[in-house]
Amino acid sequence: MPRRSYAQYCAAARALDAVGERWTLLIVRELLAGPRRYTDLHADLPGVSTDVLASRLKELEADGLVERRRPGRAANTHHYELTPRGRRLRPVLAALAAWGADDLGEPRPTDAVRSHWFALPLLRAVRRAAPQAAGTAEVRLPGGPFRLLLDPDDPDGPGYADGPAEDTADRPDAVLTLDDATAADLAAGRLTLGAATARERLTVDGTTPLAAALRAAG
Amino acid sequence: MPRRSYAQYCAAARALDAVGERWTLLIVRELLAGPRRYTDLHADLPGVSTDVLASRLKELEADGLVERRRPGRAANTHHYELTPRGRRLRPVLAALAAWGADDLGEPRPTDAVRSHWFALPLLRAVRRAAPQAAGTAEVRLPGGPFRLLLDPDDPDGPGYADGPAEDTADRPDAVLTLDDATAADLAAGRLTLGAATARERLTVDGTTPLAAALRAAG
DNA sequence: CGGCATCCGTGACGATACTG
DNA sequence: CAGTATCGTCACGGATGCCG
Repeated sequence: MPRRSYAQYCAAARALDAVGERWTLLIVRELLAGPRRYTDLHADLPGVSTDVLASRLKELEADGLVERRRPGRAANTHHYELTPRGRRLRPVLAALAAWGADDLGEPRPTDAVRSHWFALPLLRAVRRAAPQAAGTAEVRLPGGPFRLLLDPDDPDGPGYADGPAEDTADRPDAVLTLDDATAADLAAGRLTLGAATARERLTVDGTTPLAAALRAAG
Repeated sequence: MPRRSYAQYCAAARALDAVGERWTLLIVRELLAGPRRYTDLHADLPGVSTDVLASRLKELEADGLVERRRPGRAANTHHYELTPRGRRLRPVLAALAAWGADDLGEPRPTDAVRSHWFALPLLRAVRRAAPQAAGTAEVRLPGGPFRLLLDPDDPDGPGYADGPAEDTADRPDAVLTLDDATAADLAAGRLTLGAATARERLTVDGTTPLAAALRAAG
């Protein structure tokens, strides 16, 4: 028996058949930052029950959006990772985040917060302020760092990734340091990159063209 | 008591709090084509139960995404219509439709079909083939016509509307005539606008620059 | 007739406990 | 660590009824 479907010959309805169930797109959001273990997913999706998470991951795997892989040879742990088709959902998450940012407001007392949840909005804020910026920008937030992968020629490319840039081949071209409140203001559009820099709520470090461009951005 | 929320300080999660429930985004899809009565919505959303439709519409109204209005003075019927904020969800539907078109395939025997469900994919196909096209293109499908509102300067503008262009002020600059199978092939990316025209599966009528541009499109 | 509200059976969801 | 098992609750889908 197939999963519950809208049974409509409509591209949007088909997409919702695949990713419209509760929690599914938030799982994709987590995996957009990079491969994750089951326990990590469970920790960064507060409120999801274990059985729902397991069943969503199975559905995503059956639909070819997620792959289960064992990272090392002898490890009995494994990672969940987006397939190319799964990664193509980033524009959907980006559109949702852009719309939702309009009245994001302040965090409510009951709201969970994770640093990488700011990645999509910050990517948008940076692109808006410096449309031609290219390279890797490491974002340092109190809760942990991530990287924005800026490529003006490929707006639907990888976009961002988790963690610091440790690999020498992937050394960041610029480092942005800010706090959660500034990230929230940037995400909600209450602040532009240039204004945040001018008010010293955000610092841009680096000697590359990207760093210069981000410092000069309005 | 508020509705069930993900309780995450994340723009995408907030968006899903508002429009992530079953049927909600499909209701928005219907209203993107223009105002609708309750019964019309129910007819074009096969499978939705009456109480769910009524409750979704109330939620959308409470969230400021939909307005209830009485069209005429003495009519006891009323229309549901998107607010500006509701209309800003079109990029979300467009992203979902673009992703879902990848494996839209052929209609299944159980699939419902409505002409205006092709509007978002056709808008994308036309924009891809003729990025600079501007004006109103009436699309004539066997199930009924609708209009694509092309404005290269405002990709997130109205986009499309229901029905023929009756208003003289809104007379179409071009008329596209095709059948459902051609629309499906265009939506799924199996066919480009130019190829459809070349194979005479689609005709472009009109003497305006827009009509000429659509005929010349690759 | 359009616009719901009510009732009811089923399945999805959420919390907790338990297992390989 | 990575799930499965169990169970109570709630949301959903279908049918029917009410009311202007």
